[in-house]
Amino acid sequence: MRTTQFFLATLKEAPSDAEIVSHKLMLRAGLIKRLAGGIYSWMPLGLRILRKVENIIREEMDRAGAIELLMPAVIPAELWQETGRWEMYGPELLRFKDRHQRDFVIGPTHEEVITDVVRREIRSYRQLPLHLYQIQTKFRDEIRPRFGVMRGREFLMKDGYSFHASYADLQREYRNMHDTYTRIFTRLGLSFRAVAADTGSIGGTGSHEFHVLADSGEDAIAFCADSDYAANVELAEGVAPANPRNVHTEHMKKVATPGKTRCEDVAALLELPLAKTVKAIAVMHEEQFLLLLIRGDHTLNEIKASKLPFLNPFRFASDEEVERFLGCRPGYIGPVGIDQGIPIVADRTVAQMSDFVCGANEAGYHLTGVNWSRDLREPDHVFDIRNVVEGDSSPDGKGSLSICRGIEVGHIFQLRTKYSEAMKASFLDEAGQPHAMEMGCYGIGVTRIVGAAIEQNHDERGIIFPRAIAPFEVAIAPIGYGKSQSVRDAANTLYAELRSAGIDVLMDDRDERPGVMFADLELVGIPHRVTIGERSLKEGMVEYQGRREATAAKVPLTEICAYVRERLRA
RNA sequence: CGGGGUGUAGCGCAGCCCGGUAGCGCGCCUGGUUUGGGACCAGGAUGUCGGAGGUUCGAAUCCUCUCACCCCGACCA
Repeated sequence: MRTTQFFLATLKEAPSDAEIVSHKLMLRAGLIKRLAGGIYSWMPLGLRILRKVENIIREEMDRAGAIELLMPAVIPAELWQETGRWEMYGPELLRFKDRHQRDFVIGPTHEEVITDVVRREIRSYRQLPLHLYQIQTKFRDEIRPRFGVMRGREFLMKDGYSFHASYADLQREYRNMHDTYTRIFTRLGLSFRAVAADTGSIGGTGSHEFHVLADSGEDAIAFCADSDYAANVELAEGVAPANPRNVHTEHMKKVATPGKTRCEDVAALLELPLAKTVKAIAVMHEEQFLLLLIRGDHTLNEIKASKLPFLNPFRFASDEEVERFLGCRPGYIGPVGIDQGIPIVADRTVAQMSDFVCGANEAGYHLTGVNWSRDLREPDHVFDIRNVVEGDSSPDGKGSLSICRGIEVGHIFQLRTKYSEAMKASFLDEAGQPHAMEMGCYGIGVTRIVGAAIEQNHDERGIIFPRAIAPFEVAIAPIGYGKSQSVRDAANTLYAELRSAGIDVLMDDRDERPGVMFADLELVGIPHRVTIGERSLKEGMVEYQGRREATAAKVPLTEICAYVRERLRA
């Protein structure tokens, strides 16, 4: 491709609403243009990247035995009513009516449609297993679309669904997809990690997320350096401290802590470690008021708490409710001396604490030297309700946890028979008996991968694409293209050679000043560049510059084609 | 949905407090000089000042409504 025949739309300054580096760079490089919140056009250069990602996914899915199809983006409401998701889904589901006042949705996911397809086609165990997938535009009306393409409302997704005659076969395919995803993200050239994930209400034995590792990621991942344990922090288990509760050494004492409503402030005032404090979080489950206890330096994991039957669902108590049930305004509440009718739910860590600090249920006062049994009743419930932190023991008992951040780009899970039962997708076994099909579901955020790849691969000059998804693999930058016959000849010859070798090459024939060409070619992330100028050409040399390399290499013109091909192989 | 903020040229912004008929940088167009890291000189084009209404002799500026976008609201007892 020649630049003059293509469409480059680079910007020196990024629009001010871009927050993270990948969003800024995608805008500056002219990969995408925003049309509305979370809705973007993919410009020609960006589309080339998207297509490359898509093709790698397609190749690997096909290789793994899945079969591509394409389902409609617009789905009649009846299918969603059949599974109950029409009611379950909130405003995130974009609903509309057609001219006959029939309800439709724009598909945020396609379990219903695929299950409908399969139940009409599949009768016998002999037709199973079957894995169908599509690469298609989805729409989710996110509360807060942001970060450009990372959390968009309209986005491209690969979603695959597998159907099986037995759970064992579903597990087999699940492992197959785990391997396939690993191959896909490896081929994409990304640094990633598969982590155990929350299965949500769906259940089943397994769910894994694939995360591209990046500091700007929205998810926190807990992993163990000494084993292969890795889990989303939402899920990672906070194990009970190995040491038993210490013997108490202090008497309970009421201390004045005026204006100190946060554990941090109280600890600072009393000159105690934050880990000696306990924060009480007042919540409501229906009409029941409860107190959750978390160590001062820990944070509540709302997902874990929500899963407890006596808390599902819960909300934070209002200030008025706190006053009503504890007779004290928020900031100084604690578990000591409270009514028997208010259940105390302690985190495992808190249950092991001794001589701790908590609110005195009296404005302006806290209690120190508090101990279970002696000063207050033992907690009514002890559960893991906090987020794990760096240094916690790994749940598999093999060392300690580290925390890093990631961008979720893939998710696989075992749906089992949730949809097949709701939608009566059944097959006949060898004995002629009907069974609901076992289902698996496997998604990859195609659009998001582009953002994630940039988030992971950039420098102050712009994007550095991994070769597999670079819009062009090599750029030719001829200096004085319009003026110098020798430069033009050398550039045209190299361009033709690289093209005939099947390499994706961009020739910058704009006759721009070198600085402009270099800046653009670097910004858009082309991994290899050959600079051809009259000066070095006189000595029969051209220059090769790797996007990640600090210095350029002089290479004889006669060898440059072979040289580039060699670098591409590396 | 609450709290805050911003909408002025393709992009980044000033002007608004204190009303007087719109400006800067980049980009764009023309001509010339340049040509190995975002050139220089000269000339030029581009705005319903987000929209509607109001106040006023006069509104980008003041008032009301509205729309769009951004940020915060997820550790707080």
